Amino acid sequence: MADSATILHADLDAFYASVEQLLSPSLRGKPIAVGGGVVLAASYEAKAFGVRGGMPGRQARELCPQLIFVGGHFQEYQRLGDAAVKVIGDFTPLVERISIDEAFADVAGCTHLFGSPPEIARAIRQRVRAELGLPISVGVARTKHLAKVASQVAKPDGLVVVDPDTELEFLHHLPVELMWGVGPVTRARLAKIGVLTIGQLAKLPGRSLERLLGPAAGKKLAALAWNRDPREIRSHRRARSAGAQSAIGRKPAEARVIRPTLLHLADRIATRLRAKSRPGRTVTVRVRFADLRSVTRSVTLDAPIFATMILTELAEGLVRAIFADYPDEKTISLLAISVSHLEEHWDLELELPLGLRDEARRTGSRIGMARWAADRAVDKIRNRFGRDAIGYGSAALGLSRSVPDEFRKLAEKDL
DNA sequence: TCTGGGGTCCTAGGACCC
DNA sequence: TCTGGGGTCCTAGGACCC
Repeated sequence: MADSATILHADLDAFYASVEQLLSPSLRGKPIAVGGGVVLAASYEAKAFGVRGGMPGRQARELCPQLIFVGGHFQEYQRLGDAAVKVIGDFTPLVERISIDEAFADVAGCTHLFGSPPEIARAIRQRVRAELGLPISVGVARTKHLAKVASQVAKPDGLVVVDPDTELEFLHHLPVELMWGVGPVTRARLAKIGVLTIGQLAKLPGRSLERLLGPAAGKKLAALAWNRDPREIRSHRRARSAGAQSAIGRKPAEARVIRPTLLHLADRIATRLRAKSRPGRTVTVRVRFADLRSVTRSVTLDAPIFATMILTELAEGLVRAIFADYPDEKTISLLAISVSHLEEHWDLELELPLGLRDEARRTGSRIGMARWAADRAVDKIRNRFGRDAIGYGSAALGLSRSVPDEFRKLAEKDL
């Protein structure tokens, strides 16, 4: 085997719950859940009862009556997640962060300084434990996919090194759902034809796999099953879209509900887009009805936008289009907005976004300009005095939120 | 009182262009 | 028996990831 195993995948165990147990020693060893109405994260002790993230709080309590709910320390999550990734960064600059609690790294270029990849993995685990007090699992392998599978196998608080000579022996006896890209639907489709392990999937003829799952997914899974994974560590990936959504229980599909919610969502998104000078051309809205079916509508503009009111009005128009197509739907349970086709960068100081100029031309007024100026003023005040100092906060709009905005921020990708 | 929130990628059909 | 064909963009829906 020409290549050696130099890819690491590091994954903090039950991250939010572990942080809570770190901050409150009395919670250690106990089943806890971060959240309330909905479980945002569960400790291993709670997972043993079947408690999972995203689960309604009531259902979690039924599964585990002694479950302890704790409010989240969201700033601590951000700080400790950043600190753990920084520990990895002390070994190599080739780090690809996947989320707040998970990252890949390639240590091929730093073994002369810090030892073999398994030694580096042990050092990372030891430092995260000693300096931050958190358990972290690490997988070491020749490819990203295998390193990721290895870290899953290593959990909780473990290290698994996959020798390049025994890759397929390691991989092929594992269940298919450990593969990247196999979720509940694919797992069920494979189970229907008797495929339960990655080895069974690997031996399936490529054609039947593609017929079952589509050409792209079929080819991808076949390659992964033989550990032919070409993906490289990419330390700087730009976001391709930015969005926000809000589950609102069951509410009548009326303007008094829809408009303030869309305004709040548009404000959150547009503020982020302006902060990074990345206006976008495509606006998509999603409406979920009471029975959880959901519908999307989108529009692609000639020029990119990031003004809060323009985004709000486009979103309102798209929602109206949905209800024109579904006149019998009277109750909604979720509204979402997403902006994609983002510009790489728009230099605000040199050029106004075209959307504003077009808008000004189209309406024969300077309303676009005025809106942009208003947005910038609001952004500045918020930068100085905080987000709630001015504007269309959810509190000001009288919205009920199932999830705090601080928690939402943790999932936001850098634009 | 059934089901959070922020993302990525793929597919299929249609419009449009050359 | 019928049909040109390839490329690109847009839209709607869906699977999946953390």
